[in-house]
This record gives sequence, structure tokens and C-alpha cells, in this order.
Amino acid sequence: MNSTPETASDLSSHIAANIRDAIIKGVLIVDERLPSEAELSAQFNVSRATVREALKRLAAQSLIRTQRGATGGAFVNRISFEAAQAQQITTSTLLLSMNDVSFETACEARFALERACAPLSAARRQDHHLDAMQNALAAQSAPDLSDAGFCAADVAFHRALVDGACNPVLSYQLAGAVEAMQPLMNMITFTAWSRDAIVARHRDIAAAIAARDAGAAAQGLTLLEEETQALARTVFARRSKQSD
Amino acid sequence: MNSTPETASDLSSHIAANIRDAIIKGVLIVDERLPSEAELSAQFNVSRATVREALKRLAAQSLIRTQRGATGGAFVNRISFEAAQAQQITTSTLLLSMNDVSFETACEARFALERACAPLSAARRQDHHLDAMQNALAAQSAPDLSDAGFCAADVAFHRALVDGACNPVLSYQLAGAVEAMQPLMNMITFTAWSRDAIVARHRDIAAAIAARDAGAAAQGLTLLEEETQALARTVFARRSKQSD
DNA sequence: TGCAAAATTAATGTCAGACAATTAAAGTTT
DNA sequence: AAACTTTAATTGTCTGACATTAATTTTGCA
Repeated sequence: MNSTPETASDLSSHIAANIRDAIIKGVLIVDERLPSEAELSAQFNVSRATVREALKRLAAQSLIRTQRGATGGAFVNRISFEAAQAQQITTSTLLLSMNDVSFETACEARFALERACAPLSAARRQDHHLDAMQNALAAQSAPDLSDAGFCAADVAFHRALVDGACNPVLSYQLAGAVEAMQPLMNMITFTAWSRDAIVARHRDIAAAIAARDAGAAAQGLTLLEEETQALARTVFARRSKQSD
Repeated sequence: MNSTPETASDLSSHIAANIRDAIIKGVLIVDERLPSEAELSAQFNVSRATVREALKRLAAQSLIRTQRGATGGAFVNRISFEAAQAQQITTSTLLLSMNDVSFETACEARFALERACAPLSAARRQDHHLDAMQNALAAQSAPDLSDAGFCAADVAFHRALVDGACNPVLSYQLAGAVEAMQPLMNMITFTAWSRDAIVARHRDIAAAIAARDAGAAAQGLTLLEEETQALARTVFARRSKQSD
């Protein structure tokens, strides 16, 4: 039942877990003010410093916010999709870089998830989603764009595609996968030729979404995945050859 | 470039952001020991209490772990898929409950993502994945099972399906979506009839995965989604009628 | 009276110094 | 050589103080 099986023996972990559970179970509701640090230290029978460490833990998870002044205190935070997304991206990025996740695995996951959005996006996309895709395409076609810039525009394109599904839960989940891939994507240097190929795929996908053709969009994503994987294999092979 | 645009003016946020960036950028590598609290307080020219608050923030995000004793200290943590998953589930659950995400939206997202796994799972599932699905099926068929128990077995079934794709990144991403749905699913009371319908779909899906038939698995998931959505509409309609 | 300035108050943010608890390593004894 | 003891380094906790912030109340003056 515990959200985080915090078996740690230190008091601040324990107190943080206690308050966290109260928030999760709805005992403390959004925007409700927690007791002051002094009151909490009396309730839990610990010093104010210990209470503060517990509160900082909760603040790091965006579960509470604090305000100074006479009517200040710690308040239960309404977690926004934006804040949750930012956290998830940090975590996902580190997860990939620290656990030696292969490009292949991450890429596969990303495109599998993105294909899941294609039918919904084809059905529901608004004009501004199409515009965002076109803008990203234009950016990617710029002749003297850096690799990092190319990747950033790539992310923007796929974000627009995902947002087209008009499902905030889906957008939130996908953001982690797409953004976390970026450091891995940045490892790839794009030749002019490979850029053209990617942009061509993007054009197909954008056209399919505009035409509300779910099948074509999914197929475009599959082709894009295959080309991306092939490109990565080429780059990594050349690199390992050089190091010999 | 900042992972968390921590513009907060308090010192402990600032110090935490500083160390976090060092970890993300690879200046501090996994299992490396941070300077002791005393050294950090000297470096940043703040008190030890402030340093500790910063470290607790990082610990809450599983970025570091601390150890007491002579050779103790704070160490950069290798984030495990398990720990990241636990965090994501907490965040996702709160996100859904605090932002009044409709059952429909969450359900749609969940099944869309799950369908993304179906082809991979059909291709790669091992025997133990099939066993896990069968166990979950058996549990769900028990006659005197509580609604909560039914939901728990449901989660187990879908977890096995997702894990069958043998892609840890995919499993990690999906866990959040599936687990976060549980509180919403628990709002639904299952009649004996609706349980039978769900179990029947599950049987179809399990059979399709066992037969490595991606199309049938995806279709089974689509049918299951439709039935789940219909069931939810019925339950919510009856409930709002009663409250009149 | 009305309003602006000043004092009050309650809260978080920070600091300094102390002691407790834990743990590895060094030293000592048998 | 093995078992025990001491030591040192580090985190965990406590206490009490002061700084900073911001809402509220009081005061002073026109």
C-alpha cells in the first residue's frame, strides 16, 4: 500500500512518509495548510530541524510548497502536468544514462509508444498541432543547423504529434520517453543525407495526420524507426571501428 | 537546459539544483562520494543545516543515498528502474486524483499505451510471462474475490503483458499508466456478469499472446477497452441517478 | 473620519554549536 | 593470528538564537 517503501530508519524519512501518505489518502487535501513547523515538531516529538528535512523531501517531489510570512506555512500542492512532466524527464534521462540502456531499446520503446498516439492524433488533431509540426519541419530543413538544433526540432515535431491526441495523460507519459531520448539522439551525428531522409519521413507523417489517415501515420512512424535504428547502427559501427 | 527550473530563492534549493546538475551532466558519476556535509557547507559558505536540507531534497528524488560512519557520506545513486517506477506511480496517481482526470481519458491513455506493447509482447514473450497471465486469470476467476482483489489481479495481468515485450523502458513507462489507473478502477463495482466479460477478454488476449498473434492481441485490448468504458459509463450513470 | 506609516506578530529561512549513533579502521591484548 | 578495544570520521538529531518575509494591527496625522 505504501507509495515509497521508506523503511529507512531516520526520523525525517519517517515523518515525510507519514505526511506523504496523508496527502495520497486524501486526509490532507489540495491547498490545505499543514501545521507549522513548530507544531509538527511538537506532534512528532522531534526538533524543528528534523521536521524541516522532512518537508524539504516533500517539496522536492512537488507535494508541498512553502510560503514565508505571518499567514505562511506549508501547503499541499496541486501537482500540475507540467511539474510532473519535468520531474519525469529528469528521472527518465538519468535512468537511461545510468543503466546503459541501449539506443536500440530506448528507440524501440519511444516509437512503440508514439505509434499508440497516431490513431488518436489523426482523429483529433487541431490546426495548431499541424502548424507546430510544420514549424518543426521548417526548422529541421534549415541548411546550417547544428545537430543539437536538429534534435530539438525533432522533439518539437514529435511533441506536437503526441499532443494532437488531445489526451493530457498520454502527453504526460510520452514526454518522458521522447525527451529522455534526446541525450541518446545527440550522440548521433546527422549527415545531410540522413537529415533529408528523416525530414522526408516527417513530411509523410505530418501529411497523414493532416489527412486523418491513422494507418499511414503509423506506417510512417515505423519507417522512421527503422531508418533511425539503421542510422544509429551505422554511426556506432563507424565509431567502434575508429577506436580500433 | 535546466532539469528543474529551480528559481526559488532559498539557499537549499539552489545548492540542491547545483549538485543535481553536476549529476545530470556527469560531473559526479554513479557511486562517487560527495564531499562531506562539513566540506559542502564550507564550499557553499552556508551552514550544515542548509546543506542537509539540500541533500534531503536529492535523496527524495533517489539521486543520492547516505551512509553513516567513518567511511560514510552521500553517494550518487544509480537510479534503478524499480525506484524510478515507484516514484512515477506516486506522481501519476496524485496527478490523476488532483486534476480531475476523467476515467475516460485515463482509460484511453492506458489502453493506447498497452496496445503499443502488444506486437512486441507477442513476438518476445517467454513462458513465465504466459504463466503470470494465467495466474492472474485464475485469481480473477475466484468466486468470492473483492473488487480490490479483482483490480489487483487485473494489474498483474497487464503487467505481465507489458513485461512480455522484454523492453525495460517500455515496462517502466507503462507501469505508471497502469498502476495510476488503479484508484480510478477501484471506483467501479464489478458485477458477476461484468467480471465474466473481462475475464473472457483476458483469456482471448492471453491466447493471442501465446499464439504470437499481434493483431488478435491488439483487437482483444480494443474490445476490452470498449467494454471497460461502457461499464464505467453504466456505473457512473447509475451513481449520479441515485444521488438525485 | 480616513488613510498612510509604523509596530506587531507569526511564520519560514539560516546559523552556530553541541551531542548521539554508527561504522570502518587502527591499535592492543591474549 | 584472532579477538577485543580504541579512535576517528561522518551522518543524525537537538537546542536556541537571529534574519527575513508578509499579513495584520495599531498609531499618528491630516
